Amino acid sequence: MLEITRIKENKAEIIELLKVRNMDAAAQIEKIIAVDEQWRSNKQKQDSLLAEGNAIAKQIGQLFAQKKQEEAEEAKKRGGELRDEEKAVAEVVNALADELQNLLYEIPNVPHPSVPAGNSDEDNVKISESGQIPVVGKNWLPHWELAKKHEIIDFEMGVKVTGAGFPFYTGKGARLQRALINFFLDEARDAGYKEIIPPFVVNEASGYATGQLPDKEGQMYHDAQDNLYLIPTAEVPLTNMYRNVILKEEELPIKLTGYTPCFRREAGSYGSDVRGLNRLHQFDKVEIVRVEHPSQSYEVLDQMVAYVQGLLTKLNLPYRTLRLCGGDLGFTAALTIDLEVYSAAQDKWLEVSSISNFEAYQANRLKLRFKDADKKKNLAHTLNGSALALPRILAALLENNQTDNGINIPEVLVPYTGFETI
RNA sequence: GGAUAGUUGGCAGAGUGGUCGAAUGCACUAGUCUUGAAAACUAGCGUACCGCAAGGUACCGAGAGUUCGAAUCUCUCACUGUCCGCCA
Repeated sequence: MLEITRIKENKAEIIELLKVRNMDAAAQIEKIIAVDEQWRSNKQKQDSLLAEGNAIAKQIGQLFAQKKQEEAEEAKKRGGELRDEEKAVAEVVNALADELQNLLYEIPNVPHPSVPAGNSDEDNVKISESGQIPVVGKNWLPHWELAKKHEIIDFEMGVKVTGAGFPFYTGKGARLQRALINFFLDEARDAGYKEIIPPFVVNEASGYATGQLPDKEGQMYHDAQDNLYLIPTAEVPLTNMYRNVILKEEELPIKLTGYTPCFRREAGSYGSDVRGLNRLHQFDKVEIVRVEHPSQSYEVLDQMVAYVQGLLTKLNLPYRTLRLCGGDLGFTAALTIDLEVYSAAQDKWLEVSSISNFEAYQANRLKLRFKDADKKKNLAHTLNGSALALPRILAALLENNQTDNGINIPEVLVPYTGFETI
């Protein structure tokens, strides 16, 4: 969430930038400032009541020690009154604090000035495009047909055992999946990221800290019995490792990578978007996460984009790079770069990576700070990106590399798969 | 799942109703001494919030309660250790 001091000091600018999200936050911002003002004055009142009460309580102790019973009784009466008074004020203070908290939770991150205006993914701005778009052959099949033909993914079995969106990978399909995971992890390690295997389930506090809650409540699988959530991305457990942490400045930057399955309910999705591997309830992803000094974070974002572009180049997949518009920007992100891969047979660009700078928005919820040389505490910046999401990579690989003699595995993956064609 | 013990500052560990935000030791920071280091000595050393400041408030696992006053008493919950059971 945004820092209240930032809201107060940059009110006009924040309202202006939030318009890029098609959001008129003016009324909410005013409300926040008003509630904060009220909270402050009530809090001061409460503090002084408590101070007085503490002083009297101390006095009573001394009076008893001096055997001054009557005076002590008198003071007790006054103490009782103060307590009642304080209780009443405390209720107001707590209510205001709750209200303020909830209001702040409802304000999304302020978009970076470079975020273009727009309503939907159609308004995202293309930055670049690379790689050779394959010429589609006569008998080319979409990946779901290929999967069936070569018996590498079993969607029906998934429906039988679990439900739609939970496919089985079988035989060479499973091995290719594992190969991709290992390839991505090895690449990340070589780029200096520390590998983590986190829990795939997180508690409520973690969900709030990275911003999935309350914004995406309905999008996560929830175990009500233990109040735990299946992770929608490794971002949640990896970033939450640093919840409530004060780092030394020299510990920055933190570079983490992790493979996890990701679980998403995807309520409200439909149509050709969900065909085959295009959108699943469970999918595999390797994520990269960084904790950075605020002065570095945008430079780092560029590095991360370049890194992921490098992966796609190695896999020989045509891709394009997009700057997300305000309407498509995630709730907690200040700037997001998407990478889309061209999947030839279905003639679609598929999002395979989303790389975001959250600036201090997550860090403020996480209470993730670092101490600078003057021992001053500052919020760190957090960033993350997919590197990469597997199913759509798989879809594009299958579709783009199909030949009359089977599907060719990209050279870089062969050491991992142990086979060259499917 | 059953029984039992516990949860105090970076760590260890005192503290069972009133000068306790909390002894002491270790660690850490700065200084003295030293050619340098170690040792010794001296001082400092939690977090958050309010306030221009002086200062104030809160925090001893979490929440509620008793009391003029709670780390200390009561209740609820969470977590950890140990033993038993079950199990990868």
